[in-house]
Amino acid sequence: MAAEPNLGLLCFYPYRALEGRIFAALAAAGFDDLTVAQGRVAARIGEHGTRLTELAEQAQVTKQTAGFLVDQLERAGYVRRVPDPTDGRARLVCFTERGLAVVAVARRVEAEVEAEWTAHLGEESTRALREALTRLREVTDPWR
Amino acid sequence: MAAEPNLGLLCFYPYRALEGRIFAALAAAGFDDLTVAQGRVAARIGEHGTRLTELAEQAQVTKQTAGFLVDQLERAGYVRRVPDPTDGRARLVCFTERGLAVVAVARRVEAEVEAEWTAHLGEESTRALREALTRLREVTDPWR
DNA sequence: TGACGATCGTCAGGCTCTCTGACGAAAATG
DNA sequence: CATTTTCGTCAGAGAGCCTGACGATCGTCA
Repeated sequence: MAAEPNLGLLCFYPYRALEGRIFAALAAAGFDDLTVAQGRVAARIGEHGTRLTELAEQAQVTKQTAGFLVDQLERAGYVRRVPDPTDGRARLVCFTERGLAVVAVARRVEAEVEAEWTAHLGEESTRALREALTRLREVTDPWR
Repeated sequence: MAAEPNLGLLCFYPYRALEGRIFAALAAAGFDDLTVAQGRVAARIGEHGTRLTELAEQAQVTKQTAGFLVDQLERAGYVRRVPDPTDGRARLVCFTERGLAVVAVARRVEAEVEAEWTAHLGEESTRALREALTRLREVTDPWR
């Protein structure tokens, strides 16, 4: 519903471009069974594992949906669920070796793309962009 | 697949926030039968109507998906299809009165949100943000 | 003018994603 | 302990999106 680009829509293009680049690279690296929905949940998994409920909240989907996607990731060997030592009800979703390999590829592409963007915008402008977006996150991201 | 926020992910938060605000406002205004997928297609409709194929390309979905969503929008009275006077094969998807009312609400919310963001970031930083994002679009948006 | 490939849009079928609702198990509360 | 909250799952349904195939129309070139 927009003809003239507003700030929100302008934000959308880089995000979509990065996501596209990451999934293209993953497919090229042989990880061609990953879907975008799975990736958005997997992207929230922390170093020491993350609870399903937390993944659902951060990805803004229901627990059921997050559980469904984690099931798929688990079946494909990217993550596993381990009991949470601090809470008998909960389990922590952790990356497997294969999952960490995916993360490594994604990180590499992120760095590549950022380098390209920096080359296009210039160092100073990129720094300002990152700073503005980081501050904007304070009022647009309910999670941290 | 990211722990430390990269530029692409940082772009995602404002976009998601704006989209959420717009749909909340639309629902509050009585337009509660619109879905996000419909909105993403409708957002690409130009002043004088736009072809289905073009909507599909810009929203990055298949023609079939775009046609399915336009069917829904048409049934709900938001758009209509008129013959393209310059091409007998094509039809132009145009907003109806009801559709234009939705656009008006969306525009108002966009302005509100941008004002809030400007208040948070400051005039100068916002201007720099918009300029950087606009230039970034040159390398991240295949469409214009 | 007529034949050919390209483009516009649709139909059919199936898979993925996401939701609402309800539920047992374990933890926190008091 | 009894109650309430939180964690995760099961079941069912619907929306979204895709691939493949198709008829109709356009543009081009012989």
